[in-house]
Amino acid sequence: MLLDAVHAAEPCNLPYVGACSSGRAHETHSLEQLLQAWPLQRRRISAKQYVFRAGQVRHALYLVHAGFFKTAVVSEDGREKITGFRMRGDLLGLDALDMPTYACDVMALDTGELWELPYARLRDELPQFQERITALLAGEIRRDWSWMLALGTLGADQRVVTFLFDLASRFERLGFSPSHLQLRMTRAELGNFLSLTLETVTRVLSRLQARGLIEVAGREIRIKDRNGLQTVLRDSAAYH
Amino acid sequence: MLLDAVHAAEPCNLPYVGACSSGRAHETHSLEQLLQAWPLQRRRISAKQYVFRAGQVRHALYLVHAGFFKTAVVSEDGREKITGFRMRGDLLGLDALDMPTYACDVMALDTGELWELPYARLRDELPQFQERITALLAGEIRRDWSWMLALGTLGADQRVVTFLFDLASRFERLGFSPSHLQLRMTRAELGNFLSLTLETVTRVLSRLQARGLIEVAGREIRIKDRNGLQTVLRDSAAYH
DNA sequence: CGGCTAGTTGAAGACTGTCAAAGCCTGTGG
DNA sequence: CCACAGGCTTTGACAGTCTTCAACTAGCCG
Repeated sequence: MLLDAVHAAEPCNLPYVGACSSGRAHETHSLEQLLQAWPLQRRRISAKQYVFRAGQVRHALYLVHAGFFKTAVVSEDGREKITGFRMRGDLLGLDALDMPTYACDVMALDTGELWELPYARLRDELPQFQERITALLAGEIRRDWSWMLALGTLGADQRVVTFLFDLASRFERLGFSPSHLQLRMTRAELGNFLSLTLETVTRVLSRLQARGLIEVAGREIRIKDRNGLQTVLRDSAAYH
Repeated sequence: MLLDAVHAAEPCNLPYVGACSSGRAHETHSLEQLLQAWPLQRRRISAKQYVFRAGQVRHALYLVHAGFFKTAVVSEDGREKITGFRMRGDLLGLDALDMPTYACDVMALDTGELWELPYARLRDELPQFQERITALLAGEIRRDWSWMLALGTLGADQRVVTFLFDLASRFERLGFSPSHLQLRMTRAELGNFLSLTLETVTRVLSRLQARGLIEVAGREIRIKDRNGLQTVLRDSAAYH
């Protein structure tokens, strides 16, 4: 059913699709197009299952076709850090391209479907594939840096708002409403990603709701005042 | 003169060189070897000069041959975040391989020399080059994730210690003493990278010195008790 | 010498983390 | 069908770490 939500594109697609001029949307569409001729192994996966874990031998590269995933790294002493949330069009396992084993854990947050990419063959037989991979890698680096900037220089409220905007824009690219967000992760996971505690995340959301900027109902969040949220970012953007 | 410090390899090289079994040292040596046959454009640069800045059209990929650099991203509203410190063997500009313009600022922290790599030609004519680039990109992602983990889950003291260990290991790979560190960045830059204020960095260093774990003299730091520092990491490693 | 940058140290305060309790929702089993 | 267990979320009170603000020192160069 959660999967249905992904496929059941909303009628209000047009304005958002038109707005996706830059970035990954185009690239990944091309990627999916490129792969249409290939008979790819598909893998269905359900919530809370691991796609793979750090240290396992690397079998394949996965293209997310449906569902919502989290990637995480874990230290020797058990500290965990979620490095990102992945959705349709994202590639899983890229970070370990040069290694014999995976470098991170990937867990499905709801039911999903993955396409298994035969990296070696695609690289050798599809000329555009290699540069697409390079672009995806470079893009991941820039995105990581962008988050490092946010987490290192913004306060709790601004981190959460930044996250909401980011999620909204990604949803928009996929053809969903950017103002009606259906979160797939727990407060704890969100907090982990933003380097906050789950309580702080909850408090921020409550605070934003109290100001009339958003509407919170569990994992369902509606953005009511986009400009107001922008203000939150500008306002006390200081730190350091 | 600062450059001299880089070239004047210490006599105590042997044990450290022998220890560099894993990771980048091998790769980058290969990279330098690969490039020996090529007539590369060299570019000398002095302290506080920018190699390039975000937004400038991308001319080349640079291989650091000597010197110490910082890479940083800046937000629209002026917040800056240092994403890493680069030294011999590191590549500059990789993160913008798929873009027409650079994505970050790179500033020299002392006198240095860069080798300008003609990416397109190397990619087409040198078969091993492409996969080396891929490996470097993937490695950067893993390193970023590793720092995101550290910054998100460690306290101030542990972040500084982690940084010292990281720096020591990088020095070691280049054939320098891993216990006698010559910092090239200010406390403010170090703090920025670690998401701390410069005062906190200073305080941590003073604290570690008071415990007899290190010896601080401005930017010269000597590691006196490696095990003691390890203990700092384990001790109150908790957060979240 | 004076101005500048970089580093150190102290005191006070803010933001976020910690601990605790209670409410909510879902799925399960009697 | 209802009760209950367990995971997730919310809210409050309090404590702690780190930041902020400020003053002072040290080294460097015109």
